[in-house]
Amino acid sequence: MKDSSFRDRVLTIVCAIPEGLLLTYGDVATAAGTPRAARAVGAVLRAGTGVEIPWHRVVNAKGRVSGGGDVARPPLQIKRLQAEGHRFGSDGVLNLAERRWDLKEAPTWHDAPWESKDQPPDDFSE
DNA sequence: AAAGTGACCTCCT
DNA sequence: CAGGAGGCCACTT
Repeated sequence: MKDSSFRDRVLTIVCAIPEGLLLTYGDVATAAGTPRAARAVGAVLRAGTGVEIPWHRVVNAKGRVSGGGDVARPPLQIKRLQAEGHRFGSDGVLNLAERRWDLKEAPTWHDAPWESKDQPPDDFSE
């Protein structure tokens, strides 16, 4: 709650998202203790965690993927979500309201495996 | 160390 | 109801 850095909490939460469920950046930020830090969550994921985390399970409030300038991110994320059994609409929007994960189930960060310093490059491409 | 950027969200028009 | 603008926090260089 205070020992681990913000990114550690975000990584822990994202990594703890059950398969088949989804979570929005705002929810992750809220679970981390900073509801207004939704943007920061994206920064953490963009920075690379060094650990293979299901970042694809995190989408925006619109229930849609973003991509952040990368053209391979949206299709990859959608592809992964579909593999998880998620249902996408005609506009690429998924029923987030039905697949939203309960933040109450968010894990507690007491001994996060990822250290706040020196993190290896992330390899989660396909 | 400081400034710029960004995988967002919410409110207002 | 739909579109636009601003604000917030954290990471990168």
